[in-house]
Amino acid sequence: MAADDTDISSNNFIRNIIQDDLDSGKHKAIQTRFPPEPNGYLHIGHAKSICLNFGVAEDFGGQCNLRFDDTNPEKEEDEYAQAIEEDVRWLGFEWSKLCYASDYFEQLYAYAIELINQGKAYVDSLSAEQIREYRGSLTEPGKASPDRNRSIEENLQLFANMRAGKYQDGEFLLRAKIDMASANINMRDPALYRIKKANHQRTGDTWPIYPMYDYTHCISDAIEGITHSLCTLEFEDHRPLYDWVLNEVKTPCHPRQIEFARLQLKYTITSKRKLNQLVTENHVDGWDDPRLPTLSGLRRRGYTPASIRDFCERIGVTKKDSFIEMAVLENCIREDLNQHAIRVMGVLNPLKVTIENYPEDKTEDLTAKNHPQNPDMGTRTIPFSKVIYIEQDDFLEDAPRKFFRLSIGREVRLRYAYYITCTEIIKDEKGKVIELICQYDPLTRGGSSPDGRKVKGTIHWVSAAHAIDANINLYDRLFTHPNPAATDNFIEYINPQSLTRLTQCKLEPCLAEADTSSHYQFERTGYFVKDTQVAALTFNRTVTLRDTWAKIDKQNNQG
RNA sequence: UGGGCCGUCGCCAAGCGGUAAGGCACCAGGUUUUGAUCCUGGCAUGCGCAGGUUCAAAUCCUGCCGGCCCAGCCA
Repeated sequence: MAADDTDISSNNFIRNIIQDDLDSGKHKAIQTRFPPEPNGYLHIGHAKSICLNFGVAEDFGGQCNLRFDDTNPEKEEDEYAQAIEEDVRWLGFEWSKLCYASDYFEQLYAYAIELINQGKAYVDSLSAEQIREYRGSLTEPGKASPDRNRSIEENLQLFANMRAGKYQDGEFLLRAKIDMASANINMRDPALYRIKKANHQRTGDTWPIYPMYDYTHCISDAIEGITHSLCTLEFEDHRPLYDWVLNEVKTPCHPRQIEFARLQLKYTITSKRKLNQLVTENHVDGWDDPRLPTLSGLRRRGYTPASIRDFCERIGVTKKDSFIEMAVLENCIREDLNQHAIRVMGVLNPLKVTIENYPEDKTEDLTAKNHPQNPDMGTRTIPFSKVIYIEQDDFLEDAPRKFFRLSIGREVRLRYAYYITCTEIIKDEKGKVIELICQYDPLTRGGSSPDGRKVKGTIHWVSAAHAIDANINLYDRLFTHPNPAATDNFIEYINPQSLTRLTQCKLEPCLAEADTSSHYQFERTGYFVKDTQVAALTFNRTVTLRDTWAKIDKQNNQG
């Protein structure tokens, strides 16, 4: 029964509109587009739009284009366009057509002449400041430019001269002639073309003038036969202009613009301008810094495409301004990784443990499961010997009753190995515990005892003689403020603890062969992925495991 | 205070006149060689507020209140 397969949770008002348009016969097939400006890297907010546009096309048997909105050469770069293509593909989508607004420059120019000929556009010689003054304010109407009633012939000539490069930047402007008294400021004779003698990434120096977004976007949509033009809320006020242009000019069709709320995530930033600032001022380590919500950063952090797609589905699509909690994103990646990540052992902060009664030169190969719930993932062997490392956090000299780990006189299970009991603590001159002396029970090999005695705690470990050293990066939220973008200076709220670099972490030997596409769960500590940028063996922590003990511990310390 | 949009649980979000889905978070149990996973149960007599229409309203009407966006030759 395929009819009932549609996941109700993924329905939203846009899908409802599209379904209605299909049912009513308004459209036979649907066509969408994802239209980034190549002026920065894609982030999690774009992922929402990508999943929406491509997802809708996919689910309704339509098509989705990737279109670069490249109408402002001063801000755009090919590097960004390349990265955008890579990120969209990585997320798991393939466009039916790769388009560029700049491919339509010639048509756009022709449509502009059409507008001039109809008396619907004019060339203005007012300066930028004057235009601002003439525009009026939110509460006062604007007033007409002296050039507003220039003759069609003169407008045509001036516009031709603009194109011919006869004027300097800012000298003239092509404006739509709409309504200077409109309550909607976007309708007060908006700019259509500005003179900008800049080299364009794709068209080079062929154009000294460039069309504005409002004019370009609607026509580009129409040229591509877009049925539903999905964009974010801030463009709601632009819709009358979108429709005005398409009504005044003879385009193949008239797409419907529908706005939805952009994604906002707590404790981070999703503004290309601000992300750019973090990168250029070196507050972070490039656009792919794992602390950033960029797709390249999330990728390097170890987020999977599937988890991001799942996230985008869970948050929904509405017109309500909202802030999503990080916990939702974290839940998505945990859910994916819990199912797919290989289990291994790695000690982040090593504490040496000598097992006094274990033979000096002996090494044993013990068997460990790669995934406790999925036998298909197989097993591996891990070496065990007299000296091992355990996690510093897994030992407490004065341990509370509920602390199920090592302490003097207490017994714990070494995962897949033996039960050990701590008998002696060795400290340095400052009183810091630097080594533990333990006794093991030879009858508990593999981790269970013939007498069936209960050992509540199980801790991870790594054989000192066999361990490999690695660097590990631990990440925390990038900002200490839930909405850094709303503060006076978001830079001040960068979390000084957002990155913790650990060195000389001890990992089980199999990790020497890790590749950057494998996700691992270091048992009891979190999910990790090998870093792609650093030469030395380095793992990035994607996300921690849920930690009930940390929660209890915190409550105890507070109460 | 011109125009546009939005207000359902701590955070998201279904609902489209017939008596409040779901997810995340949280809380309480159970299983467990990861204090992980998994499982079970709990979590809005209430839908920004106040009136009205109706046998019946989160859904319709009116009026308030609160929030977001717009005065780039950016997108």
